[in-house]
Amino acid sequence: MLTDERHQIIRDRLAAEGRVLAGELASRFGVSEDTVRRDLRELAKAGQCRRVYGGAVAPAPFASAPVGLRAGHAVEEKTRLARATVALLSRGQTLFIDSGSTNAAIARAIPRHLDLTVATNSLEIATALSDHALIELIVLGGRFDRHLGACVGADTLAAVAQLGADLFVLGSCGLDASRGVTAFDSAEAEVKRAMAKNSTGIVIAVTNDKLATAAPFRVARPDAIRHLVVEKTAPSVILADFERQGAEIHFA
Amino acid sequence: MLTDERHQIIRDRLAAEGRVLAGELASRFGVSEDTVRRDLRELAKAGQCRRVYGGAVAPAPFASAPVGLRAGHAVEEKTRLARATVALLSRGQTLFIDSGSTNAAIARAIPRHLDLTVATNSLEIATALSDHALIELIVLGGRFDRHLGACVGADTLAAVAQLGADLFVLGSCGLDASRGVTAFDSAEAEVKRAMAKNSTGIVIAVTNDKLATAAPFRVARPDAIRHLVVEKTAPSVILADFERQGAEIHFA
DNA sequence: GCAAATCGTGCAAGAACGTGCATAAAGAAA
DNA sequence: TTTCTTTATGCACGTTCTTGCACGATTTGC
Repeated sequence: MLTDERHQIIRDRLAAEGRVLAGELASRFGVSEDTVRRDLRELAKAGQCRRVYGGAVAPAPFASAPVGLRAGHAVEEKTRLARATVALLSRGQTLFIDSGSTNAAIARAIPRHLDLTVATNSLEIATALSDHALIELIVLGGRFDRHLGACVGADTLAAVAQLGADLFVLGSCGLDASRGVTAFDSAEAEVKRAMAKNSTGIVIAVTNDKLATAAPFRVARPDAIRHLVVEKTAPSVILADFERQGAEIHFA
Repeated sequence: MLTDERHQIIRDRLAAEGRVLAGELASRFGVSEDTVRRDLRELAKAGQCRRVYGGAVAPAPFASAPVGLRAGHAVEEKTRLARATVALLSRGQTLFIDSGSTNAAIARAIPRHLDLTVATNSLEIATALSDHALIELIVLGGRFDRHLGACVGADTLAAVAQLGADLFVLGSCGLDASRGVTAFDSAEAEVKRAMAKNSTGIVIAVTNDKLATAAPFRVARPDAIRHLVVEKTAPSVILADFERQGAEIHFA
């Protein structure tokens, strides 16, 4: 096994699971733990992981400095949500992923070895997935909205209309058990509605501050949510409302 | 066994498996490991693989290194060409910009105070322009080709067909006074042709190594070029041919 | 505070590497 | 054809890189 292959596998596992164990990697690779430690040290030096006792964890926040607008906020929570969301995906699926910092974290958490078809209108997400050799990437073009960091408008809607997906990873602005999913921007909401319409299921990952809030523009009814990924600290009384309406709750 | 045959087989295996081992190739080809190492060194020099201890791996697509691989080549020249090209632009214009490292340099050279409408199928260029508040940015979506770092295919062609531009900043693979502009990839050439068709003028910026070379797929006739931006050291005999066919020559 | 696990460092063996040189084959020039 | 040049290849040599082991230091859990 080439040194480079080990590094690649370690990077993938870090992205997928957020942490690796030195001993586990050693037996998996069939090399001594010393060699694994050397690998981890090198990756850490390159900023691709953070060394901890017993193994390594994914680099603190995303040092690669993505574009993200609200990205600076609640980075760790979003990373946890992202990992839990990626665990819901299975190979061969087709996904819509729209814009938003939580969705960008999800895209970055998608491991390199997962083969998916992903259609997104977000530049940041498209760039994050552009080097995943197994992912068939569809860019949903149109007028670029620099506030959203994604494309919206008639051209984008037309592109969405031509596709169908198994899952729609919906970046939510507001989430309320009675009003459902809502967005702050009209054009943004249009695109989300189109994606929802052409998807079999909807998965939403939200931080606590989005729960039980609502924005002006309606995107989807609460009973359209199939998977809801939330923090462990999410108020169970709110979650119960969604569960009653058919959502499956997943804790990050 | 011919050297070229070995190179081809190595390329194929890199594409299929992502990596090759020097020893394995040596026994497979029935040559010494020295010869294989020489092969790998040559391929690495041509950017077709990355040399690692024990063998070689497929070249990193385009994201792991910040701004692409070919970008590393002739950076200063491309920056000079980019500045000279941007000087040809005027406010209010609508531009097509397709993919390529020279075009990426041009996009980065566009000043923040210039208000333009830009339509591009390149992720890198779209990202570079995403924070220019005065630029109306249109992303030309479709199937993402990670080799080009841009979208191609039917959806992209349809998006281009809906637009018209004053200028098309054409990223050229080969440029010859008799054969005109040519590209290495069929799908890439299709998109370029569509952009050329829907533009009033074409501007091309090329480094010297592209001059008087040709690739398989025809993109535009030589007399379709309105502005040709070249290095000061470009052979004047070649430039004269283009000038005769109506191109305006600009020196970077 | 103690024991066990984990860590970093130095070291040595072996593998892989690059370079220089000689040989052989292929092609160009005489 | 003959001779010269170019190119490809293999071998020898010294160098560099990787890896596993030994040893002492550090961290962790109890």
